[in-house]
Amino acid sequence: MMIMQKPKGTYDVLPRESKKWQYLEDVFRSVCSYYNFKEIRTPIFERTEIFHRSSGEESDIVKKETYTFTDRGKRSMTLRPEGTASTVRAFVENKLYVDSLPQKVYYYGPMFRYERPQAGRYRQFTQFGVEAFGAESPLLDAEVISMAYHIYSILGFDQLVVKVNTLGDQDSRDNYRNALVDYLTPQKEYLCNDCKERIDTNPLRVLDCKIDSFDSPPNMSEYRTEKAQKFFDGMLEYLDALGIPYEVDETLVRGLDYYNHTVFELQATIEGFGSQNTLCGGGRYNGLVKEFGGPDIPGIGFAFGVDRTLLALEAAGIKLSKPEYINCYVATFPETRVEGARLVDALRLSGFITEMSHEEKSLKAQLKQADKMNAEIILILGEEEFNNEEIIVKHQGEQINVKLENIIDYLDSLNLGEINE
RNA sequence: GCGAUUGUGGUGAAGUGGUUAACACGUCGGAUUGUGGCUCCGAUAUUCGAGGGUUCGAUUCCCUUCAGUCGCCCCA
Repeated sequence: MMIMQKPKGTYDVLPRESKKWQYLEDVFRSVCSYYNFKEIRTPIFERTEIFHRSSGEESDIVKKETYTFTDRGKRSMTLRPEGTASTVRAFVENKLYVDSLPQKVYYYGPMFRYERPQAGRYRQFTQFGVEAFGAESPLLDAEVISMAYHIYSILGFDQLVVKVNTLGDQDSRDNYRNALVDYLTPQKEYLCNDCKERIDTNPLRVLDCKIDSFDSPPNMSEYRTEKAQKFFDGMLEYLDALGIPYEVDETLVRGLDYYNHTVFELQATIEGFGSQNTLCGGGRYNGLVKEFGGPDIPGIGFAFGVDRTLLALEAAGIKLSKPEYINCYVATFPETRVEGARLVDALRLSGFITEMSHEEKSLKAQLKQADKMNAEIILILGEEEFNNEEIIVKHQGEQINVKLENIIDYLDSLNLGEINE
């Protein structure tokens, strides 16, 4: 086996593509600043219980997808599979709730899930996410959805659909859960083994089962409390007002236990795009902060798949990165290499992206290299010119001699870089 | 966890049970002394993912393994 290879399901972001990542990250950060979300950075691993408690012992993430290890102090640690649990933990631990609410934060970084890799799914992947604590208002739900939606608008991507649903409040869920258990119990013996367990642990997920199917399971919306319905309707009203196109999808339930009320996903609708088309998913998690030992403060957030978004943008033919280029290439001769190195350094400190050859080559080879690098201007430091304290400047096919002492001012006057921005 | 499929140089790829593994791109160098593109010339795989087996002989056949890709499940 070849040892020098990356772990399964990971990827390298190579120099030729890192600009795209930086650009996306810039868009996230600027949108966050408009919506007044502040960054929070938490560890990429936590005590295992943090994730088990929040996501639910029976969730797929906890049951088969976590990267869990025992550290040297015999503590069970887990690489974070998602961002909300760590954020809530930090929110509670640092008592951020004593400040005025709502508190709005965002995070950006790697997440880890042990899965079979495929298009748009990796074991280490990157998420950008936001969490807003402390306002139980449908306006906040709409604001968060709008935020996710607008990121795509800014990127110029419109081949997506916003799906929304509500799981209702605790009473709605309890009502529905009871109805579901009553419905399922009589037919328990016909269910698959997983579902037999799920009736006790998490009956909602029985409906998700792809093995068992049901004729007429209870309808979630009938068990929704009036209050929960009103909250959902209010949220939709705001979405309408904000001009966010959406579809209500009653089957949208999502995999984590902590959600209630609003849940939503943004899905890519590009034809032929892989099956991993959920670009962004989120929802409300009232009660989670309390469960982590904080006050009973509501929360809502979303997680945004950065790698998937990059794939979607590529599939849609949207170009994020501009061609690579440099401002100046300094060509030298053996006699002027030392002076050339000093000049290169001076140009760099003046803000010009500058290169020279690191080994002695013919002038022709240096000019070719300058072309490869898309140099905007080429400076040739010839021996004769140097003796006259001058340098040759080639710019857009023209060539003139400039006094060395004036070179920075001259380059400033050319406004280099502007055509590339 | 299950299923399908693939694995030849930096990249895209052709190929065959048996002397030197096409071709294209890329990269580098050169085409008379210090001028870029194009063109032309030259250099770029002791080796066909790894390990084992069959065979006189395997990159080509078989097994195992690793990795990639795609799908199921689930999700970002």
